[in-house]
Amino acid sequence: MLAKRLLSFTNLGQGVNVSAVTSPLVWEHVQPPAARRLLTGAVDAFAERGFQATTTRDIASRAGMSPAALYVHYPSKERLLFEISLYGHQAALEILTKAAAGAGPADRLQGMVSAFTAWHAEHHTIARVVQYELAALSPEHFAEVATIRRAISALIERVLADGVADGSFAVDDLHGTTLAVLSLAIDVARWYSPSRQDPAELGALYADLALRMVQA
Amino acid sequence: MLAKRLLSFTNLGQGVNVSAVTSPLVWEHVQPPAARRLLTGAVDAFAERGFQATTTRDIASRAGMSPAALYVHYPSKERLLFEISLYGHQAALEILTKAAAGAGPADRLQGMVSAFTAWHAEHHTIARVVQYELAALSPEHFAEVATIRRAISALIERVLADGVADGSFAVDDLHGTTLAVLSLAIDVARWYSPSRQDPAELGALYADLALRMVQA
DNA sequence: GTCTATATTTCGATAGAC
DNA sequence: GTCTATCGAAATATAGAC
Repeated sequence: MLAKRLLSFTNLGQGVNVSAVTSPLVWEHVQPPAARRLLTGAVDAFAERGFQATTTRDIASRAGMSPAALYVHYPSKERLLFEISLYGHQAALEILTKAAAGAGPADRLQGMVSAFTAWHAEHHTIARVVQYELAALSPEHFAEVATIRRAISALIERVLADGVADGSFAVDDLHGTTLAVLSLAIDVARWYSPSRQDPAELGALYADLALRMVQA
Repeated sequence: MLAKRLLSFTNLGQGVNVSAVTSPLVWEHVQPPAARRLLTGAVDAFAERGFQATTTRDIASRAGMSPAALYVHYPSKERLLFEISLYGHQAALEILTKAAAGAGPADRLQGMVSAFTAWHAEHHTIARVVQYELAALSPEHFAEVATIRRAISALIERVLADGVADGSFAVDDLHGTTLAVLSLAIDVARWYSPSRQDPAELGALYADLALRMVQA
């Protein structure tokens, strides 16, 4: 009954686990190793089944530990979610900020959408937790990641506004178009599976589509 | 801890309930009224908290009944989800099929994207269950809705292919662009709140964006 | 820091009266 | 067809030994 999450719109298999095990390299800053194993196990479990359907026993088991050992490193299941969500949001913002440093609005938008999209594909397990488990955060923890979300949204809206100002973009509804560009990249976390497409290729496709959406 | 679901990318309030109570008119075919009250209660609960976080007590309470009364009308919580998911998929396919009967590819795509997007906004509670609770279905029930999902995907891919064939569209990656157009509309279910935008206006905006994405 | 064992709560689903 | 009462399972988290 606890089937795995959907992998594509038409779905390529409810029972197929295409979620690669989260690379430990991404979480090198988490110490000690036992805490890191729990965290990467939680990422995989949350991405596969969702936060509510994931048990602490499942997370501990993926880390090769007993259920009780989890509480030595994290005070609760929600705290584990928060650590993942916070780091994921910070990483996504950092990727986008770096890509925002381009020449003209078109170049910047191209770089931002391709990087943001590729991140959602490359780190689709983290991205799923980031984008779809916000409601499971405590109000205080949610408020913290919401700040980062506003910064991400503002970066996209800024480049579109700049493009309109210098005449390279033609956008009627600035806020609506910003949301649409974000949507396109975010929804990748819902359907992406590593076997389908290379993250960089997908990023290039989506950057092209975003440019078409806004270009004069 | 059981906070409500995200409403927009930057989120306008984890604790704010913008989910309008599901209109009973949509479920007129469900009889008797007690079964319908349970079903609409389940739609609202699943959309707000997700399937796993929703208790049968919550659903029964929304229908003004005791927990046990639910099982007179539905054999399990999963069956309730399946009824919602099946009807929602059928309704979305029907909307899209009607809109697919246009003149040229451009007109057809415009009509399909605006209708499909507006449906996801207008019925965003049902759409959330349809798009984000697939993994909670039994394998048999999932297979049934997956058939409908493939039909929906095929309708979009068809109009894009027709547009490429007659020269009105310029699309490099047919499958990838189909997925992107679907993504745009589906992600509406994640962030939409009735106070933000009129469904018809949003549909018009997204139809314009989709046309820009594919036009020669 | 990890284990076994368990306290405590809550859930999906059922029994049986009316 | 709805109720009260409850069963049995499973969950989060804790206690205490090592």
